[in-house]
Amino acid sequence: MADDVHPAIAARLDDDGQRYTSGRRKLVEVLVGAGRPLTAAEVLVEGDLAQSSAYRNLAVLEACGVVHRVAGSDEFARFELAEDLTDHHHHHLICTSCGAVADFTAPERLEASVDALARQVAATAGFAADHHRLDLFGRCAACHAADHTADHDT
Amino acid sequence: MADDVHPAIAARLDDDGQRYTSGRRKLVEVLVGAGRPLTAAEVLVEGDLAQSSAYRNLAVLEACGVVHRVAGSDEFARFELAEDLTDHHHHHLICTSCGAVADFTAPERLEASVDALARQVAATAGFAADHHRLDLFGRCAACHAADHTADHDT
DNA sequence: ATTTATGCAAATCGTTTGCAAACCT
DNA sequence: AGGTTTGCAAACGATTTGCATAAAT
Repeated sequence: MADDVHPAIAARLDDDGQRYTSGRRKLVEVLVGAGRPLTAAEVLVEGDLAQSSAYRNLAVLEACGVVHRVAGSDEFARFELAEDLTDHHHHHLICTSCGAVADFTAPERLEASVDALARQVAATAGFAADHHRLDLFGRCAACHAADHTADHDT
Repeated sequence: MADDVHPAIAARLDDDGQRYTSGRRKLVEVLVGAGRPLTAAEVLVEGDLAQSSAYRNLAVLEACGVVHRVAGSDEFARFELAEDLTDHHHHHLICTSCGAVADFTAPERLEASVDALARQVAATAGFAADHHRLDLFGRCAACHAADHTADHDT
């Protein structure tokens, strides 16, 4: 279902005078396969290309609007396909324990409220908002389970 | 008005077996004075203490819940006083051009919606959310003005 | 043939850490 | 004194970059 992102990506790269090389395609496929934001290290392992190429190509893909950089709670940058290439706008669940980042979709009603807020801020603060970030921080299911296991010692 | 944060901070540090040294007080005062998240570099300049002390004390203050780390769109970590020491919960306007981060407050109604969302996610995804981040990205007033100036050449 | 992408290894830069002197209690 | 904090300089680690080779047009 999400395999025909490639033509769109090729076009987007071409618009920017960039080639859709095999290395870049590999990066994209890793990201498509993951379905969640990946760290550079994760991309490196799964994509098996040189570290420098991974970083360089992620930068190119980001500049062309193919890939989006996600800031989590740890020191690692994470990357995912741009929202307009996949299904839709989404947000992140960020685990403050293990750093994992997962996607989730917010109700349309909430998105509408945030958009209204953006317009209001633009008007009052002279800030031209063009997108937003709405993330939840907490403990993922896995870390939550680990907590309970650890509690047995208490 | 916001100068009596010190007793609360001292107490919070004390609870953690930490001292409220002059260096730490200086950091806090710089952050109070700024009224917006500051990078480590900004704190260093205004607080004039050793780089290592600044980072170390920011880490201590963060661990004690006095200072909160804010991720912007650039590579610099930013720090601000914890929300429960200042007035209230707020969000950030992040300039994608110069990286500046400013505070703003969202309508109560929106916060309520986000909280409801958090509860819903907790229930469906097994994710225990404890706080959220709602930030707007765009161009700040200054960068916006600079754009217009540059447009004169067009 | 010429331009662009790749891989390796070295450099970069924000941040962290080891250690000895200064500080507080 | 006993433990903590400080400042300096060196270390660290994720990311970036220089340069020579390989690939694409």
